Amino acid sequence: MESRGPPVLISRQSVPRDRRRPSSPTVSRRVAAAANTVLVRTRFAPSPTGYLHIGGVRTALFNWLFTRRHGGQFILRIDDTDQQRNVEAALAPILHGFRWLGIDWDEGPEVGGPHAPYYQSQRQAQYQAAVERLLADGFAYRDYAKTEEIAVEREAAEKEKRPFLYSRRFMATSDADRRRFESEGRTAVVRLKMPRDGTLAIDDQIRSRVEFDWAREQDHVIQRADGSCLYHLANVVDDHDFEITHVIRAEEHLSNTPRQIFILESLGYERPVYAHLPYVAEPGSKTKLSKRKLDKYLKNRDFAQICEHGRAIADALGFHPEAETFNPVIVDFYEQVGYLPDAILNYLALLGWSLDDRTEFFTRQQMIDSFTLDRVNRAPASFDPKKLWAFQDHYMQELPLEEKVERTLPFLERARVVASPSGDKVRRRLRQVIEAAGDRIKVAGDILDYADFFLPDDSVRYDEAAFDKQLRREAKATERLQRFRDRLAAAETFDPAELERLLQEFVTAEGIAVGNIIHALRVAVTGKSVGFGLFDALAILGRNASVARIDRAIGRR
RNA sequence: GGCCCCGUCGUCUAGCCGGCCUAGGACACAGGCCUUUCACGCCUGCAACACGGGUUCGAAUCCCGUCGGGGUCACCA
Repeated sequence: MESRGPPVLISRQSVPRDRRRPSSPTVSRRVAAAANTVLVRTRFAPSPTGYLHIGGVRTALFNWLFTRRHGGQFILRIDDTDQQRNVEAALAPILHGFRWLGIDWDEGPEVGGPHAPYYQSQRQAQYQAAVERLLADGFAYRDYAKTEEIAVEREAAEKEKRPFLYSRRFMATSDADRRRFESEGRTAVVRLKMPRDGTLAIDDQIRSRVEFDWAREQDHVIQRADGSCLYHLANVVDDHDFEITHVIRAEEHLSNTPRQIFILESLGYERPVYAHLPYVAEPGSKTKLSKRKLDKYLKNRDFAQICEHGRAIADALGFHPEAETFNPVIVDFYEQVGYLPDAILNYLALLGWSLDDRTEFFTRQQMIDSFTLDRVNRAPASFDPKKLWAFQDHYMQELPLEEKVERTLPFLERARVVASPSGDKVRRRLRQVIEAAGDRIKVAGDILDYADFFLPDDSVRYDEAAFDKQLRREAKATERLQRFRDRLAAAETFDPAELERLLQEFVTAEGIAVGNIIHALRVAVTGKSVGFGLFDALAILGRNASVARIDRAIGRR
């Protein structure tokens, strides 16, 4: 006898596709009925892998924005049915990443909640109960087939170019069957007894109506012979237990949805609202972004540039992270290098979503207030680290001076450029440097470009190419420097305006252009050929340091 | 291969229940201005409706087909 799902499973209704996707009747009814009660509950289910992937953050962010907009609850559930060892250690960086970004969760690890536990590994009893109900109600069966026997059937079907459907030859329908199979030394897994006719329609909030033929669905295994349960079963049971109302997840789960709906409706659960997000694609491509293909991304100029910039800061910090986990695909990269969470969130929100044709900057609250599922795009969006950088640039420029001080100081300390904890003197100088540097500091770690302002005069590190060009190859350069040095040493005051006046006076007297001395002077004092205003630099260093540095540069020639 | 999803500048996108689109914005890129270098800023430029058929006075927008890209088909999650 064919077992069929409950009648609600089957729908032949045809509804014209509507690109605007007004919210489905289900949703509006819930929202209306809810009025004051909380009716939106969403979840993100990270696997404890040891790092937070940028694509995962995007998915979590959309869940979070949607939930916050509706005053609901956002839940973190841990998908650890697979790996049992070191879950806590592998989870820590993920939770840390969310905290750093300011994506908070209402229930889940570390915060608990009324539906604990939030770890799938601790919920076997619930899954077991669900399996037993499915079995008792005829929506699942014990299957004694060996893996090879299934494979043979599948290959035969493929050879004949017909869709594969398991014959259910080893399905046990009675205790007698079980005894017989077991006497042959077979063990049983539990399979879903999927419908074999009719269609299933899913009204996805992003993709409108999507239909599937039940006959294409396999009798998926939901429980292994050893009693452990598989993901789809666990997922459905947990979503129900946690009272999840909206399942907002990546597109790759769309094809898995029919079996999940079969399970949940067989169990008598109400369907959540589904919204399948387009995935985040590789830079300049439409292929799904993956942490495993770093080599490939490094061939992308922009990606490589952002990566290299981050590595340089890591170097200056004195730590040498593994390429696998230190790159723009992993969130930790941004924290280590000194990006702003707001910039990342803003960039990510616009990756697959937009409010209109011009708004690009959103505060968190604005994002929450304006986020709707119907403005989520359907095509995959490729990850563009350069654009993320542009957002970072913008947010950094908006940051008040004192906050820049707070964010950059730890970098100087970690790089041991200044003592830790540092004193007021360091903070004062840091303030001066940041003001002078202005928007040249794109990420907090960029402060290390100005480390020489905090180091002793005799340890300035020179850009040798620049030193060569400005000081060694220009014969007259050092003589001029020497003469200007003497004027500096005798200067009355040492502020930028006065210094500039002094230099103007000097070049007039020498009969040269400003350009004929200023570059050499910059290299002598800062070690580099690039940087912020030279008069600011001299003023920050003060007379003694400036003179000492010029002397040293002349001397080492 | 079956099933499902998707297809507007290099990238993110607006527009998509037809005319306001000689397709708008942003990033990137190129050139210029500013300038002691770099960065910022400002100005200018480059650049797209995948293709082919329909329907229509009129299509990026509706219909059909083709092509292309992707996802998924596990006793992984």
